[in-house]
Amino acid sequence: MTVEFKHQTTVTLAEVAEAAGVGESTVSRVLRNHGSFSDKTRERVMAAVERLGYVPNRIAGTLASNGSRLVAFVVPSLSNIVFPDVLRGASTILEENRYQAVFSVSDYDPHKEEALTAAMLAWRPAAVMVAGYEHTDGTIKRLRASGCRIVELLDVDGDALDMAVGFSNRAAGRQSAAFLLKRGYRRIGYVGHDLNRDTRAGKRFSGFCEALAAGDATLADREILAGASSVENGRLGLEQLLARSADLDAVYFSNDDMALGGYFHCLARGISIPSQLAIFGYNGLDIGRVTPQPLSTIRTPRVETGKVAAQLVVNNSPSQVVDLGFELIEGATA
Amino acid sequence: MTVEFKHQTTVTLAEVAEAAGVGESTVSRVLRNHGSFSDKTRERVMAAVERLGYVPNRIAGTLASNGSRLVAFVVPSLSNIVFPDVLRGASTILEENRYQAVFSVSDYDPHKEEALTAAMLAWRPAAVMVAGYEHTDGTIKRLRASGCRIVELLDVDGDALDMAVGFSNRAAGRQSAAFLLKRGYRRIGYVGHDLNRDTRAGKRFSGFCEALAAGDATLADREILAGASSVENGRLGLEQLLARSADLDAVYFSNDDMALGGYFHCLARGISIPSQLAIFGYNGLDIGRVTPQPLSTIRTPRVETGKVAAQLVVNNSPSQVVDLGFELIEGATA
DNA sequence: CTGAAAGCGCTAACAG
DNA sequence: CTGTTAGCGCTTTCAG
Repeated sequence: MTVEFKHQTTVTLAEVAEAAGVGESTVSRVLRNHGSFSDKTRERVMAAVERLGYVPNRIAGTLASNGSRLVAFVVPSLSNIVFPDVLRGASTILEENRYQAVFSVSDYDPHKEEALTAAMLAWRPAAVMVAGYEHTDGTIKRLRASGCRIVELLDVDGDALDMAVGFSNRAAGRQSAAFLLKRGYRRIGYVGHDLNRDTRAGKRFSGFCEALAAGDATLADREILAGASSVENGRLGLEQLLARSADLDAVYFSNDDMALGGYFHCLARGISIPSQLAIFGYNGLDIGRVTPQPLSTIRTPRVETGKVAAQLVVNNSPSQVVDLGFELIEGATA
Repeated sequence: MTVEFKHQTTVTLAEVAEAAGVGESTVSRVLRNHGSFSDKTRERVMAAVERLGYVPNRIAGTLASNGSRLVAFVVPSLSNIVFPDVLRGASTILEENRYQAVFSVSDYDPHKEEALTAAMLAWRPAAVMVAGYEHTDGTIKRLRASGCRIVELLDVDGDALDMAVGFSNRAAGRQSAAFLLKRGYRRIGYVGHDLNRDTRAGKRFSGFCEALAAGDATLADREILAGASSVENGRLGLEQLLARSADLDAVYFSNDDMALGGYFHCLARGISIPSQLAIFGYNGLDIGRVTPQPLSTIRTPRVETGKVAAQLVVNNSPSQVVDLGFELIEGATA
């Protein structure tokens, strides 16, 4: 099939106006259902729109009205289900309100985040959604200067630039440690991924250590893997950790992907869970509920975070921090 | 913290021009690095840009130049990692080329896809990316009329509207059946999710049955679950299937999420794999490589699909279909 | 209830 | 190499 792809002449509002025998502003009013016009006018306009196959140009509309309905997301990763969940939640709300979601991926790199944020701002979005509170000065400066709404997602441990929606990672870490201590575990290890980049995982880890200390315990050993979290790294990490510290009775993982890897390692090696080794994760992924033993973890409201964040933007709400909390899932692996 | 959020006065290109003591078009040329200008002019412009904190307005630029760098994605789902993988692949290429990705989620609903596509078109994107070939007449009509590039993703079994990037789902289904037959399985069942909505899964299934027939075999039984694919549905589906047909020696799943559920069911029930029951999936998710027994499946190039699709758009390539193929992973579950 | 006219901020000829 | 001048397609006063 060969098709011509030079920009084909598109129908404009002016042509609709002419075809309907009314003024341009009338067409505009009818289409946006704003201002007043007679039923008869309305019908004539809609007929012309239909007949000509008119598609309004939102680029032009945005420029003229100086108010965009684009919402920009700069997410650190799309490699696990966490941010897709947030996007999915947000998109349901945005779509209902004729907003459009725009995104880019920073790979957990703060400088890339700055560059992408700057690029996003050129589209004059109504709001920019970013992950967490840790940003370069440049990102913060640009965001502030832009005058658009800012929502920081999935964290509430810090000072919001404008709005924030999420939960406390530090508290999640603390609660995880408290749970393990209550269960009687004492030789506790940690398997995590790059904490400098994923600062929320870092906060969970420090909350975890904090609560251990409060319970007169300390972390027995830890294994930090370079790079992103993954099931594979979790499995590898646990293997390496146990090679050094065979006597651990529980391991806290930086998230469920990592924890599943650890779980698989135990299954493969015949390490019985939780009697020989307990496993605890973070996120509450669906898959963790269906493993032979449900994963002990903390469930986070990711889809809800997206929804609430989007709703705040749509409503043009005042600056605020919304703590959605989380839920500890006892599971069967700890 | 209280901040004012009324639209703050933004710096415009005209102000930069004035501050730099040059004409507007000169600033425009320098900023886009297009056309000619002296080094001295360039420096003065950049200094003014820096001093005023100028952020170009791409909305205005797009309107003036009649050529947008928005790329629209209408994806059926963000609930598993498949489409996030595609988006991630595409976004790397798009970001390198100053394009912006825009998305919405159709929930595998063709009518929602039509509505979302129509809404997208109002932003005058350079291209629209949709999943597969099955669309309503309305979607096709609008897409065609828009004159923008169209890329159909993750399938090559059909006639492309313009461009398509993916692989043959039908061939994947056939190859899966051939593999199971070659391995000697004969009492083969199927566990799948809603095939009317996920037409690519439907094509795999029909390819699978086709190859069974070619090998003088037939499907022994099937269990189709309503709703989306999930690990939970996979586990449930296998349980129900085995309740009816305990004598199956292999089960083909609609994708890896479903297959993992089946795998977990077997682990939980002490059904030994693959001697008692073989399991075969589709997608080649990373997690399937790390389970105690690696999952037998077909690996699809999802990230690559996104990259190639984006590159075709960036290059404004002629209409074409790119078949990226797939790879059968023998694994250890079949 | 409706139309005319003035932009929104930028790019793209077109002269110089 | 650079400035001037028209728009891009729409929204928004402001009169009628």
